[in-house]
Amino acid sequence: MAKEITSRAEDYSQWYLDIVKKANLAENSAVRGCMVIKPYGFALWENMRDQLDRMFKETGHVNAYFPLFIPKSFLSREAEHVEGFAKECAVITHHRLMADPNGKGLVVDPEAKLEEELIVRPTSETIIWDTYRNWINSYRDLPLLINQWANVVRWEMRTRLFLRTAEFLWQEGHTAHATKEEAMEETLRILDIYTTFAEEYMAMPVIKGIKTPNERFAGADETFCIEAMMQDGKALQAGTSHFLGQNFAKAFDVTFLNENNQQELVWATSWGVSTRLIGGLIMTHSDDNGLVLPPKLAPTQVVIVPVPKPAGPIDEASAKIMKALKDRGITCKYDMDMKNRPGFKFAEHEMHGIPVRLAIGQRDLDNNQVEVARRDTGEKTSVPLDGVADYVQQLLGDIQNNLFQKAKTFQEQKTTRIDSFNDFKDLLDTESPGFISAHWDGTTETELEIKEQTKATIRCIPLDGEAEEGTCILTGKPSARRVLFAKAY
RNA sequence: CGGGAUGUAGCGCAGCCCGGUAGCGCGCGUCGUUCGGGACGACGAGGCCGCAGGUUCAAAUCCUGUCAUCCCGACCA
Repeated sequence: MAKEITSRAEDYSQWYLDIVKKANLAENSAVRGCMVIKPYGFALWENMRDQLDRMFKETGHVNAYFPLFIPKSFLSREAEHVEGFAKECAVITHHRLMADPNGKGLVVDPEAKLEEELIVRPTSETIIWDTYRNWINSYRDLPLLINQWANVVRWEMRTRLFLRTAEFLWQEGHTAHATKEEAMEETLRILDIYTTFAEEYMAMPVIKGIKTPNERFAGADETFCIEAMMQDGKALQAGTSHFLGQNFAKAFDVTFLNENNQQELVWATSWGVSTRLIGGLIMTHSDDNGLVLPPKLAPTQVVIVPVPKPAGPIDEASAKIMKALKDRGITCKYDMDMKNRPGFKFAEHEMHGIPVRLAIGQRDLDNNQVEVARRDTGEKTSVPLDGVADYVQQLLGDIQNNLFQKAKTFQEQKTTRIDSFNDFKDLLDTESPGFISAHWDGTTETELEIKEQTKATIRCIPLDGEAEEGTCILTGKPSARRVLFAKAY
């Protein structure tokens, strides 16, 4: 068998790149740091997007669209925010090109310099809050619950397909509330939506937590996150939900008149998940044979491979199965390809992570059955033709659960409680350190010192962590609870 | 922005030292034999050798410049 994918043991990051490429998810483009999301990868993103979109709408949010370009001056309105993003902005300085007077090609027309430069949005808080000022007058205008699906640009130095690209797709929610309590509730409601989505759809277990001040979103009072553990023992921030306090309301002068006819500043949240989730999905479930997709998000849930190739009786039997599957809301593809042999197709569909494969040949027809193979475990069984749709429906559910359970067990195994800094360093020196649950004295100074020495960062202060007296792993100072450290993507 | 490397067919590479017909594997096309775990044979298509100068009768090959990409170090969902 031709090995087309580098094994994880051999080279994990090459394995990741092989999966992205061989599963037809995305490729690098002519533009440095920017990727082309291919139809199969985009179909996956669409499924993720549709589920999230539904969940946002069920909780009262509506979609809108704000401009790609943001006046440079907007960014500087909120002090923390500028500092966070200024270093990675694409800037538009001119609006016209002209023929190069010295030769061939085009040059920027120096006459066409913009009065005020525009930046390509790295996130949209500023333009949105500038707009909200006009939309919000009274407490009756609140809460304002808006989401947008958009692309954003952050000029990253080192990029990796899906995990970190200069341009990426995401959703960003921006809400305005009358009270601090409401805004905080919203922040946590969204964190729960993200958690539900990650665990029930992506089958990717996550830890809900609060970011330390050092890791907080630029401009937020508090950042909540979900953190996932990848197969190589590194953590991935999978989603963030920010309680913005009144910072943007102050910066953009967004006030409302309350029931007592008094002016008050609005309370805000913002939250987002991006195409980075696809990277997380890959690194949670996939194996050395290729992509593994959870049934709830797979663009194609079932593929039928005719053996040896499409032909009358096999086509007929397959058509019946497909009909029965479609009646149950299961997406199914019949492999009509005449060129490749069954063995090749098996490998190919495994590479693409299709959860269930059915194979039908004359041998099966003679026995009135069909071969069913599941992607997650590789197991194959023969099932009577009659009951195959019901069997597959149940199997898809089993696969979804199995993927989650397997990932959950892995995450638990990869979480270590540590109480001495030597053990801490030793574990971080290993190939696959995972999450380390340890005490921290709560200071940024200590956090940075630990990062300096070990490259590990505090991923979050887990929300469900119990209070526990202890002493800081580095300084020995008192600590009230454990936090999660890890090396991160 | 510092250090290292590479640009030759769609992809992966050889050829460069020692200048002289543009080569291999994969992929692609046609035909045939195959087909229950990545098939094989025959024939075929496909290249301003990154770009610009220079040396030479002659440059993928030598020299100069330039551009681009990749890898390693400081930021980040």
